[in-house]
Amino acid sequence: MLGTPTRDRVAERREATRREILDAAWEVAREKGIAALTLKDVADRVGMRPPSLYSHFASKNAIYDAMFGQAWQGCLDALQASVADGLPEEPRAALLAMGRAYFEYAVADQARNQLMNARISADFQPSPDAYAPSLAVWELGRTHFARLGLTAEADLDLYSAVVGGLVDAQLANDPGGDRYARQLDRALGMLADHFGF
Amino acid sequence: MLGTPTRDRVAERREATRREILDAAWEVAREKGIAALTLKDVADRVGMRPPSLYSHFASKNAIYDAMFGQAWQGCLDALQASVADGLPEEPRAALLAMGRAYFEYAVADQARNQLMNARISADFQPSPDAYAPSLAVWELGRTHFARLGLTAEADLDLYSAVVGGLVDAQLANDPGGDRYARQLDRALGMLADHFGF
DNA sequence: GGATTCTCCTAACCATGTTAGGAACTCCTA
DNA sequence: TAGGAGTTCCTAACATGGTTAGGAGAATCC
Repeated sequence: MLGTPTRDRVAERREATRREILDAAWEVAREKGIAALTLKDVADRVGMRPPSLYSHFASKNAIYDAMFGQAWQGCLDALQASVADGLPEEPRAALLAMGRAYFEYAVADQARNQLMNARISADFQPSPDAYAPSLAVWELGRTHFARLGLTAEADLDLYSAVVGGLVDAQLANDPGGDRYARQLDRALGMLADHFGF
Repeated sequence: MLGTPTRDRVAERREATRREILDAAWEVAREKGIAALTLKDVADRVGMRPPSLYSHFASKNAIYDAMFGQAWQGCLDALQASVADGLPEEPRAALLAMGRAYFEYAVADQARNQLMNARISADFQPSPDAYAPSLAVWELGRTHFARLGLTAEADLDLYSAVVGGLVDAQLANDPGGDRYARQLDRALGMLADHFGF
């Protein structure tokens, strides 16, 4: 009558612990910088000893990997939300909206952006799984560009490099400020002009 | 009759050894990445044991610091050379020349660029001495912009962020290739248009 | 020639990522 | 409900890498 249980308690607990570890890792990363993240700090925060983390992640890089995936998934979600919100019909406004959405997400969390875009350590390479949402973000950009009539890869390359440059400059030279954020609309307008919008 | 010696052999030897260590450090950095640089690798290359390096540098970060200074000094030299070469009278050409000179220098050596622009490790902060040539590069840019009639800080901010963005994109996504280098002239032209040249 | 300084060495320490092996707990099943 | 399998945590230990302590030998100077 009762049949097989519908819940897998072990898997649920395992998943919850994984999430707890990742949350702790994000906290540490935000406090001390992504590169200064240490297994001891993470373990302390979840009430474990460092080796115990290995029951849940194969290595420190596996933690980075999961964080990398979360970061880009969050970016994808943010961009899709801003698109769903109501993407402007006008090409120029659409270009501005896309750029602003990415910039805001990227600038909101320095540790996250470093993980997403900088090479944290020589030996960390994101896995295909973790890399997938990053590719999806690129695809989203490509799709939107195509909708604006921009089909050359070069156009998206230029656009992404400009926006990325402003993000990096903002985080590196004026974290928490708006020195480069103030140039964002100008840069996007410049690009829109250049694309003929 | 002979008077005091005109050479300080100790200082000369010391200086030569310092240079030897830095050269070795650059080799290692280029081979394994700046972040993977290890005192053992450097020591091996100069025929020493790691602790002996401490007779010449106060710490690993002091080595990074000296390298940081060299990298920016080299950049300053490269830019000044390209200026001395013959800076175009025409504003548009001048803007292009500056951007190209910086881009070329930055893209030529990934390890060097990471050291110059990325935060290598949480605890490394360049000393004022090592930072000086970096400021000088910025000053050079400011001077040239002023000569073109661009006196607002915002203009240089925008320009540097765009060029820096292309450098980072090139090194991160297509090292050794020219995918983003191909967008450089376009970006610079766009900026020139925007500035009204 | 002897005192001083410089340059390198070995030994050791500490932090951090990681592995080995085992104890305790959870959960399933006979 | 007792046993057994799997899970999750622990302690101990190891390797690597930056760093410090202390000393030996060579270079230099008086």
